[in-house]
Amino acid sequence: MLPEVGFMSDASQGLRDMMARAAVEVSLSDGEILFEQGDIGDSLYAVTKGCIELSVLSREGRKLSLDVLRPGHLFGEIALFDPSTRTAGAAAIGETTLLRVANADLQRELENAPELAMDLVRMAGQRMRWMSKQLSEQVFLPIPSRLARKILHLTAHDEENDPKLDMSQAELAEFVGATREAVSKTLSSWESRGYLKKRRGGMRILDRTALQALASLDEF
Amino acid sequence: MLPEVGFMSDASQGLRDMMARAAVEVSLSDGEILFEQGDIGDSLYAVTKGCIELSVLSREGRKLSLDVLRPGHLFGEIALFDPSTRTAGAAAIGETTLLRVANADLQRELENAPELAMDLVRMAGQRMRWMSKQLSEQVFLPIPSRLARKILHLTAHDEENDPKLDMSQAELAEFVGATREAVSKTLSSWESRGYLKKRRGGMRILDRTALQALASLDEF
DNA sequence: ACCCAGATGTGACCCAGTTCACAGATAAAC
DNA sequence: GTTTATCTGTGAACTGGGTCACATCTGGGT
Repeated sequence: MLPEVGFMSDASQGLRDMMARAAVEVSLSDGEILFEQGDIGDSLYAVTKGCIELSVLSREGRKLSLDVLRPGHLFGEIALFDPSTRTAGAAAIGETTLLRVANADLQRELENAPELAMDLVRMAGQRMRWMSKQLSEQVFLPIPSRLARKILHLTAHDEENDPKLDMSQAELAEFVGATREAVSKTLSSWESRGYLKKRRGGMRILDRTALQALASLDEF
Repeated sequence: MLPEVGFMSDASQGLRDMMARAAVEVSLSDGEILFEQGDIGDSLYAVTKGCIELSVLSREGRKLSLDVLRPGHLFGEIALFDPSTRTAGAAAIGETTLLRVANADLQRELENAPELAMDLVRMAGQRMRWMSKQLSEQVFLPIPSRLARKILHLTAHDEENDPKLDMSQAELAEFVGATREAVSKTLSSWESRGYLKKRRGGMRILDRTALQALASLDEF
């Protein structure tokens, strides 16, 4: 329940304080589902420990993972102002804890500090930009580029020393909207070119620059 | 500059009043570009006459049209709070006029009526939901379903009497993210089944129900 | 050690959709 | 009426990626 998690640039000090005051802590164990796509939602969350995976899915059960949120990230801003069905599902990866602020509580806070609304909208705007980028990538880029981008994105947090990604090829496939087989074949070809080293359940990135080149084959 | 355009459910009375007060009128001729993807934007717009087409495009020039906005629709809400590069381009279809409110002016209005921020965020939320729906449709649905959906969406405004769509197959293709040829072939097959009647530069919808069935072949 | 489940590698085959290449059709312009 | 530009129709060839069907590998349990 400590406010001193390193909230990223997407939250102002005021917002941080507010969270510290109004939030309730929630704990999830690995794989536990926080909410599903289509649920009615009215709360804002912040990750304090562990990871949250956001994903959308089709009726047939096919899943497209959108992002993995790490400590410091906020999510669910939209539903706060416009409580309605959630556009994505959220599930924990590993033991994770969250801060949660319900709509009603936030409304109260906002009466004292209306400028916080601006912060929230700015964040919503960023999320929106990000979402529309996902859309055009999905439409315009071929699988190898999408894969390279996702790998870079998912390893962006420990860019420097010996970056690695711990995620099975099957999971990775859900992120790029492809099959496990396609991912496997692509990774193999990259490994043979020395861009990365595969491992069971993950990989080590050896040549970030090469991946960046692949990612922007069509710098969309 | 009249406020009495039938703003849709996405704008409250207060918001409407504000627009009437703070907005400036803008006129565009057919095909004129209001802004392009990547421009820095800081204004909110409302369509009062004509149509605005929103689209994103890839470096290679491929275009994906997102929506056509008619009188009463608002757009550009995001950039208002978070002035930054626009995520889509906007161009006029036919002679069109808009109301425009710049960031700075809106900020001033909001100081007097902070509850308007809520309205704007709610609208941003709706746009966000819509966007994420587009994303999953693009990913999960095959071309025929996407095409049926777009046709229904684009003709939703005059649903009742003799619905028709005036748009070349090439344009339509940009909406569904497919080639002109694919659209042509699909439409031909539908015409032979009596769902619609093609014309140069458009079509008449004969059997909306049949299209609805096709649209939800995978009720995503 | 042994077994089993989940993670991977790889090939054969298939198919929706694209690309390419023309052949009408219409409409507006001269 | 002719011309010219823009739509439209349609087939043939190609292809990225999906589907299927296995063969391996690896790491835990017991």
